[in-house]
Parts: sequence; structure tokens; C-alpha cells
Amino acid sequence: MPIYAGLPPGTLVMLILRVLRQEPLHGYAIAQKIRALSSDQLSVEEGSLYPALQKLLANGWVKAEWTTSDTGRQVRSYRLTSRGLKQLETEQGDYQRMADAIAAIVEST
Amino acid sequence: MPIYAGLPPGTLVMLILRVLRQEPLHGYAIAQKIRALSSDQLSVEEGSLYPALQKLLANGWVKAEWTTSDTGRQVRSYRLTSRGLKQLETEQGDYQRMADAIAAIVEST
DNA sequence: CCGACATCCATAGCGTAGATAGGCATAGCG
DNA sequence: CGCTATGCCTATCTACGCTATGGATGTCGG
Repeated sequence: MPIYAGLPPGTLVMLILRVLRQEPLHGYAIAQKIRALSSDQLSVEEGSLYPALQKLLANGWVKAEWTTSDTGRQVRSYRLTSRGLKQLETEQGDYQRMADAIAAIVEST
Repeated sequence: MPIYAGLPPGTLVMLILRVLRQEPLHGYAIAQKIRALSSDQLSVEEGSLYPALQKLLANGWVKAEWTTSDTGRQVRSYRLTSRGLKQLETEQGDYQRMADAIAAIVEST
């Protein structure tokens, strides 16, 4: 009876864009980074991640490139585009407004 | 185009329980109160609200009673139960953990 | 050497939950 | 009398993350 095991719906794209803002990463590394930065609070399942990355590609928010990782393995590296950065800022703003609105209710007397 | 026009998924139950903590309210008034407390940022559609209230009733988190409103109208008033209060505290804790985890990522260098 | 395990990419189908779109009814007001 | 706001409710749609599954490659202990 899971309320929501993993991520709050609507935040996955924002979080992916956010971790890609600092440096290009491949899929698996994106999931690990989100997990690490949240101290294991948030987990990105692969069945969520890869479809999401397809969507980001389709919208032109990221560009993908097959490269060789430092472990000598073929990996698909995703880089944030300028459109992606703009989208990130929009989504962060939307999220912040929501979070503030909810906080206003929860903290109301 | 906002990703989510209304509420962030997973928060509706928490918000209903929260506004009922202060006083019993009928459905329509719940929606208005959430909207007002959030300065019109959050809107609860009736098609979301009433099914959610059924769920709260089924779980024993609220009790319903037909009463007469101050406008002389028959309304169904919902009152928070002790189980509902406990549920509210759980959900607020879960939400806060999520919000903190997301903030940690968004605010990471 | 080999099997176990972690890394890595990807898709199909499912479940949950809010949104949309209706239906029905009453009170107040011009 | 219509019009608007109030008030309750259900059927159906849709968005989105999850589960399950499949496959491939590198590493390391025994």
C-alpha cells in the first residue's frame, strides 16, 4: 500500500535537469547522484529514468552522446542544453511556488 | 503550460486533513479554505475532492455528519478523528522529508 | 576459469491519483 | 423568472512513476 515509494510525481524531470546542470552524466550516474545528494531519501528507478530521458531528448532539453566512461565502458552521456536550462529555471520556480503554498497551509494556525 | 495545474500529487489528503484539524468543515468549504490559505496558488477541483473525502471516510480519518449550514442549507460536515490526526502527522513528516531531500538537490552547488 | 555481482541501456504494462466533464439540487438576487 | 454561487457526487480520462523484464559488459573472489 505505497503512498509513493520513490519520487513525488512532477519532480523527476526537474531533478534530472538539475544534476545535469553541473556536468554531463550518463543515465546510471544520474540516478546515483540524485540518490546520493538526497542521502538515499530519493531513489530513481531505471524504469522511470530512461523514459524520462527520452522525453528530455524529444523536447530538446538535453543532448545525448555515446562516449567511453572512465571504466572503459560505452555509456550514453547527457548534456544540458540552453533550452534545458531555461526549462529547469521554470520548473524550479513552479516547484518553489507550490512548496511555499503548501507550507503556508501546513504552518497556518 | 504548468506540469500540474492543480495540486502536487500526494498532497491532497494531507491538505484536507490539515484544514480539518482546526474545525469541522463541509466539502465546498474545504476547497475554498485551501484555495484561500494558499493565496489562490492551489485549487482543489470538486472531482478530486469528493472522491478523496470518500477515501478519508473509508479509512476512518474523518467522520461525516449532515448538518444545516449558517446559510440554511443541508451540508455534509467532516470532522477529523484521532486516527485522522495521527495520519496527518505521518503524512506531514513524509512530506517534509521529501521536501528537504529535494531542497538538498536543488540547492546543491 | 567461472560464477556472482555491479554497471549500463531500454521497453511494455500496471497502478495510483488528480483532472475533466458532466449531472443534480437549492438559495439569493435583480 | 433567469443567473450566479453554493453544494454533493460519479464516470471517464490522462499523466507519470513503478514493476517486471530483457540484454549486454566489466570486475572480482574462489
